[in-house]
Amino acid sequence: MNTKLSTKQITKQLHAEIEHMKSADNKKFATEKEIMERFSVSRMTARQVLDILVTDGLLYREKGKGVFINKRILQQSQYIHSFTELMKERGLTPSSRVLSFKKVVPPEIVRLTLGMPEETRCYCIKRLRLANNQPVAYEIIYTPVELFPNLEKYDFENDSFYRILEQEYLQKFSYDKEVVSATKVVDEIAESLYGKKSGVALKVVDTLYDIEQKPLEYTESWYHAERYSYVSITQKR
Amino acid sequence: MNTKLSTKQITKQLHAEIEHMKSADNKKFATEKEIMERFSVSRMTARQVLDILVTDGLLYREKGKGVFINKRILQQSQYIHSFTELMKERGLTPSSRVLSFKKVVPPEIVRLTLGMPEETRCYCIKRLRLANNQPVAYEIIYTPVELFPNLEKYDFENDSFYRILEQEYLQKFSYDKEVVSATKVVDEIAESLYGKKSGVALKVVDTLYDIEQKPLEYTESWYHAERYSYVSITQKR
DNA sequence: GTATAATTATTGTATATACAATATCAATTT
DNA sequence: AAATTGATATTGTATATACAATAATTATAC
Repeated sequence: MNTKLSTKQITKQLHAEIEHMKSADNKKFATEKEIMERFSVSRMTARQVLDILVTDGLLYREKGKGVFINKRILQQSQYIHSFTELMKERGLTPSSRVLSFKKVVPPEIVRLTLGMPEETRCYCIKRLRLANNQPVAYEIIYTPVELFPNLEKYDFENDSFYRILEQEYLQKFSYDKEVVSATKVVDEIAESLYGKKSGVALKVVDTLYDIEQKPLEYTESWYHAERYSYVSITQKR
Repeated sequence: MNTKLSTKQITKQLHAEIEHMKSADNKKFATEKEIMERFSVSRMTARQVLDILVTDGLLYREKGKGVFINKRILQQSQYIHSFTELMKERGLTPSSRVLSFKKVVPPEIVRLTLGMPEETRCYCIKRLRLANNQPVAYEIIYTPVELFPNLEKYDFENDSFYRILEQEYLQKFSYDKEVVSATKVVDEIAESLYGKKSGVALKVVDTLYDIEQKPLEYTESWYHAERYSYVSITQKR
């Protein structure tokens, strides 16, 4: 079989190839012509593939010169916001402990953010997240029962919440908003993270939206100040 | 004169139009055909314009339907990382106080991050950043003297560091990496932010790179925990 | 009236072509 | 030897065309 590859397939393949070229920092990657010939596609298709890889931050173009690898950026994938994948990327073994799993009437800030009518209920999942068996984050997920019915049948100890939404409920995402701040923690959270009555944590409030800008979930996380830092890479067009 | 607009000019114009359509949340924006006819361009050019606006998060496409406005995302521009602009966006009046401006041999972490040879010097600028005259951040900028000679002639009280690099030194940026964590602060920093001997702050370490991935500057900032939070919006393709 | 089919509008993907702008290198001229 | 010119490679911009995939609307059949 010699079925021709689609733009997406070519992009995926080249993406993987770049990821594996670990020591190829700032090296010339390819020319549009090479991509055209290698995959037997037109120049516009080759350009489209390269454009995606440029937008993703893997490559950069220089007029009259060629397309080059943006190696440093690979140290941190830009699109990962799942705890599991982040920890793996940092070479740690992630795990989770479900502290509680309930249906509740949410706090007002959550209800308003998620655009829920009064008195409607949402799932409230509390998890302790660990890396190499050390506590790294205390997390509370809120998501409307109506949106994801029967969520209780999934295993939140060993599964990713994002994966469940994406693959089990076929939910598509559009964007993700995170608000990061420094706070004091007490009681249960301080106890879980530090084993004492109070401490300082990095708080991340995450809201995930679908393609029609409807909020899907609201998650509050408190990260261990010494064991976690939040990394963000912004492309400057 | 009826000179035809370029892709960039059309994009800029539509960008401004979308920004001004404040209450147009989730409304249909345009079809490719309309853009073609309105600006007398080919479909591919119209698509390219819309693609940029989609990548910027202002619009989203739906196959068979059209192109729609992504309104909520406008509440927070994604590409702004300048303190001045961020504060303005939040409706506050920003100002700065230069605490010191020296040439120094940098700490090792800075030297290594900036790829500087041993014993070479860099500028070290300490600023207190305020919003409505209240201290919001204590900031230390490090940048090699070699890269931006005569930096001392600029006014860091009333001018933006980014603007100076961009417009005075014609420096182009590629990307920006920020590492955010929660820390305790003492001495001068605690005193400047909270007026007391110790406190908790949101620490942001920023590294800016040029198009060849060369690091240009290293900035450490400690933000007032109650007066600032870091917001990040990530598009999920 | 309701279900089915056809039509139309719209975005998605792909090809072919042309010329402009920039960078590099070789050939030519001074 | 140095400067200029020209050729070549490469990305940037723009047009024209074709057909596929999806969504909404309209027309038709029952």
